[in-house]
Amino acid sequence: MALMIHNNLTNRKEEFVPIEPGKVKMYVCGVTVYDDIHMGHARSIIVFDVVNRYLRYKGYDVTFVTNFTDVDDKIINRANERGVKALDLSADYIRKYFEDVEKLGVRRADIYPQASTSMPYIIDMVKEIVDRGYGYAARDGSVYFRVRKIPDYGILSNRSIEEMRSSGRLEPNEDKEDPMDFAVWKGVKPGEVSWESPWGEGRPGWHIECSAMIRHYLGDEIDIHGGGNDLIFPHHENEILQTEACTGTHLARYWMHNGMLETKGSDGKTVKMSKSLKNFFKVEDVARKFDRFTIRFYYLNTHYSSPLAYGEDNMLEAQAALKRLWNNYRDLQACARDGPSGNGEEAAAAVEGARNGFVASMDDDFNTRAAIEALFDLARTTNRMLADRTLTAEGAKRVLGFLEEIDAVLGIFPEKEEGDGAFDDVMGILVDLRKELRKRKQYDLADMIRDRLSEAGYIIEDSADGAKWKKI
RNA sequence: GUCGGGGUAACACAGUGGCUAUGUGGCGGACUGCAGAUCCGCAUAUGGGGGUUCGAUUCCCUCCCCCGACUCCA
Repeated sequence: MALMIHNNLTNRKEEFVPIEPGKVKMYVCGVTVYDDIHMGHARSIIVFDVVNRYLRYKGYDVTFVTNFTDVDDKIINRANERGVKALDLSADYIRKYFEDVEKLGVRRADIYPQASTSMPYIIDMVKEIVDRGYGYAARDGSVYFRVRKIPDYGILSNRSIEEMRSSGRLEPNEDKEDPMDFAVWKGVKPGEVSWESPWGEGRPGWHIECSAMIRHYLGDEIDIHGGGNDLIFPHHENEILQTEACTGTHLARYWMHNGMLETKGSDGKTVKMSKSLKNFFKVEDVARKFDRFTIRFYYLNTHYSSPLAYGEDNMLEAQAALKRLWNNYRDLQACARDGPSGNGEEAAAAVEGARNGFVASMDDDFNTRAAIEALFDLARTTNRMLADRTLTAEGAKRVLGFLEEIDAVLGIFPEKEEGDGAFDDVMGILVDLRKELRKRKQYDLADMIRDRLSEAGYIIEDSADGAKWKKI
């Protein structure tokens, strides 16, 4: 099956064909590290984590790069407010980022470049832009990009220069040849971190770091470039210009953008979650209430490109839905341990159907929502088999094997635990003991054992033909 | 204003030119000493108006509403 990706460059769903067969170079815009990450960032991080994981599931050799913007106005301002060095502040938030991302069950990217440590590549690229006539130095030591020199301007966001001029939002700037031009290098101002450059002391413009890092770490042209859809303009548009000025390529073959996370305001309307509106939920706070599996499930239960309104009710609903999958998972584990023996063939069709559903959905522009539906179908089917007692231990193992296989992509099932034969034997004795007590109608004792085990983290579920136990 | 994305049952959220998804919640059954889990069944839907079609929720046009981008932003 072919993987299809909705490419924002063409606004069409296209078959994914990597530049180099079997290999994928992917870059996703990371965060500006001047504060803790919030649930909106978490969405982007988890979405592209799953893209990364699915590409690997498909057998691609993926190089995944995501950056930290650690040189920026907001960082400098906040550092000055707090009386600390800008790079110390950003270093703290980078450390915090990894702590938070840990709570989201995210697989690490291969490389996490930072603007501050990529300065040689950035300066080289600015130099090349100037040398090729696409950039010019202004009196204040800044370097601006000649937007009009690249006819492709607007290719990603479907804008024309004329439209933008007529929007009337451009402020004239005497240093610029054209008000549309943007800074690739900013001359230093008092109280700012800066680096030496051919244009004097200064620091990079916002867009240049991504172009430079991509070029240095991944090459002139990459397969997938991702980020939030709020970055399409101007950030990604300008990245394209900068790279095109140097290499003549479009920078990336496929552009993917996740939808914004929103919250419901007091007026009932939804609004984008953002730091400036102060309507965000920090990852660390949400992670105190909900585990990584629930948070991931919540995001993956919607297509990545759709807008999504966050609310605690929605998280609770995700928790309830995921519990259904987990109950089934635990029951399968119990069956794999204590179920009847056989060859496991009875589970083959269900597993095959689920795998086909999963792969077909994920191949269709990473439709995790539809993929999850395949999992619910599988759960219903296997629950029925468990109730019928037609599922054997071997069959249950097959299903579990499949779930572990696809969980390498989704990351929504609990970590696999090593079985302990001796412990299982002891639990078996307790289950038998309760069976005998129940037969003698000594329910108070039977219930006491059940309650105590429950307190200890083990659930016993009685049914007509015996009991089963599982860890919570 | 320009560009992009949406409007689906109580809620959340998918897919599809005819077979009507999935989950949460609700209702009714089954199972059951109780608890829990599970199974079976039921109900409620495709923003408004046109058009194409034998047939549209799905395609086209138009209108309305919502969100985002155009300023830092995942």
